[in-house]
Amino acid sequence: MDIKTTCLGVLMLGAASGYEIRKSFEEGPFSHFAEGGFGSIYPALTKMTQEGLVTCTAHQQEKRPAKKVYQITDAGWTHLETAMRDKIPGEDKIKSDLLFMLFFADWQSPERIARVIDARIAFYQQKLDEMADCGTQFDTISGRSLVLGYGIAVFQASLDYLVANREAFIEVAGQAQPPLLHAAE
Amino acid sequence: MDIKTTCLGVLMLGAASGYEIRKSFEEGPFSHFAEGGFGSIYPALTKMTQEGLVTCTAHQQEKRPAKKVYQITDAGWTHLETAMRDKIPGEDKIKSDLLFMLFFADWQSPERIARVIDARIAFYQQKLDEMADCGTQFDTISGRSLVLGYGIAVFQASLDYLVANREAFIEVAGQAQPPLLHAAE
DNA sequence: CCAAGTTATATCAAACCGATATATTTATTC
DNA sequence: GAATAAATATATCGGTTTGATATAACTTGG
Repeated sequence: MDIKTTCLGVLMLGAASGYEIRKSFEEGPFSHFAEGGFGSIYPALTKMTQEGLVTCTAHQQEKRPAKKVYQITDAGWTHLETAMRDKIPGEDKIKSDLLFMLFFADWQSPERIARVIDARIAFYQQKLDEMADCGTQFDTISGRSLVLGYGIAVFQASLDYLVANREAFIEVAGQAQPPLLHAAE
Repeated sequence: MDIKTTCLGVLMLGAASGYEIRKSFEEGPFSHFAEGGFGSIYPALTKMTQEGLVTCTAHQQEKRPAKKVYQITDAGWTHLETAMRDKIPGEDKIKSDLLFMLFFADWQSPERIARVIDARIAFYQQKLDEMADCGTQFDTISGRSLVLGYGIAVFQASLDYLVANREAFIEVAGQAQPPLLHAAE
């Protein structure tokens, strides 16, 4: 799913500016399964306007730069529908600097391991609170509410694992010396 | 964590070829938290050889192209250590075409929803089997074994949620018509 | 004995990311 | 009440990454 299609998905919930689309990826209803920064969103919106997948209306504001509000068109909906149909979606793509770091916990200091785990525990607790709040707005079950539930389930599992294994991670930390590469081989 | 650093991490487990590094990302011990294709791995290895972060030994084979085996150097280890130290790691980056699609389940056919969910359930079951096997090789607890456990916990939560909500997803499917955009606004 | 899959490296255009620049309003702190 | 920080808002650009493609020989199963 490329950035264009992802933006169209956000616009299905209502007209929005580039800035608002970005927020959807960072803290909104798409935040636990989509990514995208300004550097990809703005060019995508410009190109889609040219292609007729969205329309752009400039809302003049007194002294701020004009807010450009984008709205999905019928052609945009067709594009979105085509992208979602037929093909079985591929594996989720996950990049985790935390897990990469914890993989090598043995070579790091217990203090550092404790710090990064505690930070992540706090993050998940806050995120889960926000998501629970967000869930109260649904009175009927929908794809949207079920996908939110999925995110909550996965984040909760991550949080639980970190809480349950915090001590174990700290215990393995510092147990290995920085490797003597030539000796090891 | 850029592709260079990620490759160095793989090489910490032992010397490997570009092809083997790729396999680590696709099915090996890094597969649930790292990504990278040939198009990024080969250039990264070439550049790191020039920079002295890895050494390259060509293992001549009779009629195949020479297998280039890369080994991390002391400078490489220093680079890896520096990248992992100090900074609190940022949020995990997750891109899920499945969740994007399920978000709009209401507009899709129940048959399609059933098909994609069943495919993902089968995928997680197989992956979890493999990971459980992989776990038996650890006789002591380490960063590596704990990170594997993390992956298992998260994948299990995903699987459980899909199994528990398969019927709910299918029920919401087809309940909405393709939106009449102009009428809606 | 043939098709399909695995091992193995390599390139390239297109897409994407992260950092940076700019400018005003709103909120918070001293 | 002034100063500082944070939020709103668009935009660009260099560097990195992705995904597709090419090549070639060996291995495995039917």
